[in-house]
Amino acid sequence: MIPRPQHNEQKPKVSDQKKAGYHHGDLKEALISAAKQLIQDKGPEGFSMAEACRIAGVSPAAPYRHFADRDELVGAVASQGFDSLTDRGKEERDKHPPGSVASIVALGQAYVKFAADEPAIFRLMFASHKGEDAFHDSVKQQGDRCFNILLKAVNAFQEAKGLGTTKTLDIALPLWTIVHGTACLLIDRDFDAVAPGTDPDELVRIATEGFLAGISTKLAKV
Amino acid sequence: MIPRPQHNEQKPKVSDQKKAGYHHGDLKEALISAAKQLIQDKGPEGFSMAEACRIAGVSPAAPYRHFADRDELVGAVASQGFDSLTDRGKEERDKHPPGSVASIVALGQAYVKFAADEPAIFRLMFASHKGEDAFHDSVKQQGDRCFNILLKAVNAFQEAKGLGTTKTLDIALPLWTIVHGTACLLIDRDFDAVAPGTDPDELVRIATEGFLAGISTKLAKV
DNA sequence: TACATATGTAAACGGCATTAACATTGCAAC
DNA sequence: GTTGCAATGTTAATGCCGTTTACATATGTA
Repeated sequence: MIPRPQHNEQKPKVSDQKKAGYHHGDLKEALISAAKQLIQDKGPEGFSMAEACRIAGVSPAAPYRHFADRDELVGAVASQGFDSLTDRGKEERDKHPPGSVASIVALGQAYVKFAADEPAIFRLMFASHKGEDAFHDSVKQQGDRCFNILLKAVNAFQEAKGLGTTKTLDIALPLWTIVHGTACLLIDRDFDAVAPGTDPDELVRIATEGFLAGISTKLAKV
Repeated sequence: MIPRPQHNEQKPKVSDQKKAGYHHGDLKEALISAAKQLIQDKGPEGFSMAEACRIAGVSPAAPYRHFADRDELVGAVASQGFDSLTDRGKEERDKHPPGSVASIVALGQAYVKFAADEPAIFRLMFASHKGEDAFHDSVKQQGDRCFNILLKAVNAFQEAKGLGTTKTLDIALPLWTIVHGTACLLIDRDFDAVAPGTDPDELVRIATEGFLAGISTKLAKV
């Protein structure tokens, strides 16, 4: 009935992990792409399976050949989000010397900038509180791997400053809360309402440098 | 305990939830109460208008005499949440001398504890990104008023330590990001996965004291 | 060619938010 | 008290949604 928009004919992109599809071309990726766009436009709640199907030019039952349910499709978008966040973080970090405060600040700023650029995707990535679902666990693990980047940076910082490396978590965890809190407040509340003209990058820098200075003093004393 | 007394002036004294006739005694409060319970049990998304009606013993169309739509009912729950958060913060703050670091730490710990106790409600309070809706704006204003408590505490701290009061926001905002980030990570991620045995109170204390120490040093130098 | 499998469709189910038309109640003016 | 109106409920309907079941078709391979 509905003529299918076959972008099957031209496939300039390299297929990711799966070989090309049978009927549609690559419905799985098409659905993820549609879902991503919808979520970006209308928020995680505004997205609907049915609308993604319409965009992909496919019947409402088709997605269930590729995803168990709505959550799994949304999870796939979240997963790609973590990939993107990880890449961005590494890229910014590498612009500064290892072990430097600047590299840690850059990591945090990249984190916050990602949230500002893709607020809906960012919300998604941290909105998986289902727990029992295996897929969500895999997304969470991705998040944990992301945190490891910060852990390593902090470790390098401690070695560079001669602060020892036993309490790395006591430094990294507060730093994570700082940038995560900044990111969340930036997209959920409006900083301008309470602090007009706040620059998120500056906020991250002040908070990060402030905390690292405090910790360094304390560790050096003992 | 019960906010928004605006429309309640000429109500008969119906303290109990009674549904003894065609007209429900206080359906508005009953619906808010049902919504709150459902949200606490099943999360903000698990809540449905229809189920709240079932609990209140009322037809699915009844809520629309009291709320414009689902969002407005959910907003009422969020509003009560901010009242509760504000109360908790003041209560903990007052256990410590004004201007002390301990009072600021206590404020943050109350914030995080509220999130841990009522994760679904807390998510709700910071999930209103609709913007154009007037009701959500009122909820946001409540949040801003909540922030003022922290502002005052920081101001007192600055005066007590002789740090001047011009850059209060530069201190209060990072502190907010610390506790908000801690709260969000605590309920959305699992700290144990990345840092087993983390005590949220300790995390808040370390981060807050660390940051305040760093800022104090910096401000004292200049 | 024939078949198993992967992938798609159509139709149906129940649930949801919301609205429109109608019913009942309570209050206030007469 | 009676009457009328506003507030507050109900029933029924609309149109979405997610998901499942049964069926249809394309594809790679034997």
